[in-house]
Amino acid sequence: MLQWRGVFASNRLFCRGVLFVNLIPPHLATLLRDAIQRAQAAGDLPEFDLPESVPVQRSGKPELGDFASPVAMQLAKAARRKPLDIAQAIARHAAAPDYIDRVEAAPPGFINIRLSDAWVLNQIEAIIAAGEDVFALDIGRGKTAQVECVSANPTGPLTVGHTRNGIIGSTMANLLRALGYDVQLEYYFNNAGRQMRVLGQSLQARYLQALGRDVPLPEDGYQGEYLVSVARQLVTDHGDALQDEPWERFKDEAEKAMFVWIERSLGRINIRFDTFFNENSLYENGSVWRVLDQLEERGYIYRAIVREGASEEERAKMPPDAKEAVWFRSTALGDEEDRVLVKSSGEPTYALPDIAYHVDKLERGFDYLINVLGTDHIIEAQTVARGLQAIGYDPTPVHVVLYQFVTLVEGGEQRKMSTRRGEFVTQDELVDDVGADVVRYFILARSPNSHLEFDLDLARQHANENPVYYIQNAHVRCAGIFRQAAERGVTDDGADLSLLGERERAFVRKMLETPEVLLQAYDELAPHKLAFYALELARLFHPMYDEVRVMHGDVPEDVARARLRMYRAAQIVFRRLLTLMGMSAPEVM
RNA sequence: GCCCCUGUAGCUCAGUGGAUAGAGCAACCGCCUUCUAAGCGGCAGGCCGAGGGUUCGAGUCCCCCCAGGGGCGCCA
Repeated sequence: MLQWRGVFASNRLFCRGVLFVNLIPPHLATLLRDAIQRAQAAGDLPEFDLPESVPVQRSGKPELGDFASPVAMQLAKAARRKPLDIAQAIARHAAAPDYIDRVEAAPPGFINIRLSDAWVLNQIEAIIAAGEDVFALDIGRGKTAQVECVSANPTGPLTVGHTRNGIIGSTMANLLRALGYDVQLEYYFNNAGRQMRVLGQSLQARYLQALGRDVPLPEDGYQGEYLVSVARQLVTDHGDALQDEPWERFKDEAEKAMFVWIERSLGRINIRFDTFFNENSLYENGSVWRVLDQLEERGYIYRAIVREGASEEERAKMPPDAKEAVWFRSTALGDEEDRVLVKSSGEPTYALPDIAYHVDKLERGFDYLINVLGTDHIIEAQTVARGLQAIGYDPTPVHVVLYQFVTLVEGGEQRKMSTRRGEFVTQDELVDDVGADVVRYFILARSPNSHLEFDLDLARQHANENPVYYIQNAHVRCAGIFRQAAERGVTDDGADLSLLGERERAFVRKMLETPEVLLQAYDELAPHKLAFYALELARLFHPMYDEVRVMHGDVPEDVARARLRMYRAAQIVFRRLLTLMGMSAPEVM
């Protein structure tokens, strides 16, 4: 369970007498803790050590209360009393601030807490007052965070695998901003390796082909059509002037073209990067070699043909003329085997610049770092963490979100993807097919841990029967009400919120869960919680909309005013959630 | 062989060790003189992969099987 204690001292429920929307559970945890102490002081509970933190959760039975705590059941052993008795003692001694209606015990030992109706209704005003930043928390105030994601090398168009990466990363970035962090979204890339050389040579071949020359693609070249179109553009722009240029020139052109594509594709699904970080800069400023030196000074480096402790079998596999590689003694930090940092060719593996890159991130002073990686990079992530540790950096600010692979299914068959062979489903195709919002929601609404099977046929077919529209329609319907209201001159000025009924109250209570959802999504690196919560909220909205009309013959004017006020808050919250998810909040559909 | 992830409604998936396991889609029965029906109401649908254990309490934690995906490079 999420630990509420102590973390949110600065989050307030009241501010200058005005009610304030914020995280409620930490306040309740404190309240119950105080109640336990008071009960002990009064002799209603025996002496025992107070629990580290008092658990408070949303109630599984809303009719019994908004929140519940199972703390009494956990204390039963230490207190040597029946859970229900303990719960009753705690409830009896609980303070009753005015945002709480009642605290009561229920079998088998729950303590149920119900928020006061008046306070809940007043949150409507607080939401409206907060506006588009509603439910912003201050956990990250004054702190900086960085999210690194996508980080695909510019060798081809983005595929749906990259899309999942970007959606997870950008949503986490949005979340961090809502929590008060100053956030930077960064894209890390490599434009120097073998891949890029092959890319340059492939484009060169395509260019010469476009000039009518019979030139083959290089061995292992990039076969995708996309380079043909880049080549065509080069002919349009430069004619045959580039025919004697070296492949490096073509590499530059290819890279430029790929980044234009990549940025445009990402922009279509609302991902905009603040910074692009070139791996090569880590070589240019020497930091790669500095990391190696530091590791060596601390005794984490050795040079050998095979790793220490290698079996005879592994030794035998090495060719007789094999040269030494540089090894990172990561086993000293719990790894299963040592890792190569510099190949026998003298070229570093990816691990080394990756460590240097993370050193750079930490040196830039970020308080909180997120790195979004496919699960195939798990070893890499661990090696980086151990590398940082080895040279004296604390890796705890670095958080890695590992997501399982995306497989695409079309016509009942899996489509295997390869950038090299030019076989892939690009993000653009997907967005063309089903739209940016559907892509974002469909991918976001899955735990990163779940293997994502994207059935293209299903996505196309059900493009209209989608939770996306259900959620967006809630916003649209609010907008519609206000269009009508403006026409008829109905306003929500001076609304008396106490005129709102049970449905509306239940809906407002649900809206007030938002800060908890944001915090949980952040704490667990689980952006999909946002997607599910938005759907839950919409599930409450639509039935209400159906029943709770604003402008209808038999609705008294003062009731209409109150309802309108509530819908104003609802619209703000739906817009907030959609924006956090990187989706649009349309006025009409 | 070793490691990681997954297994929950017909399908796609949620589910903080807490109360009677939930959504969407699909299916079935109804509802448009209404702030747009991309909606609402109703009806179904489950040995939470199997088995053991820990616990006052297990879909959730542990062990062991079974099935699917991924990883175990001097690839990136």
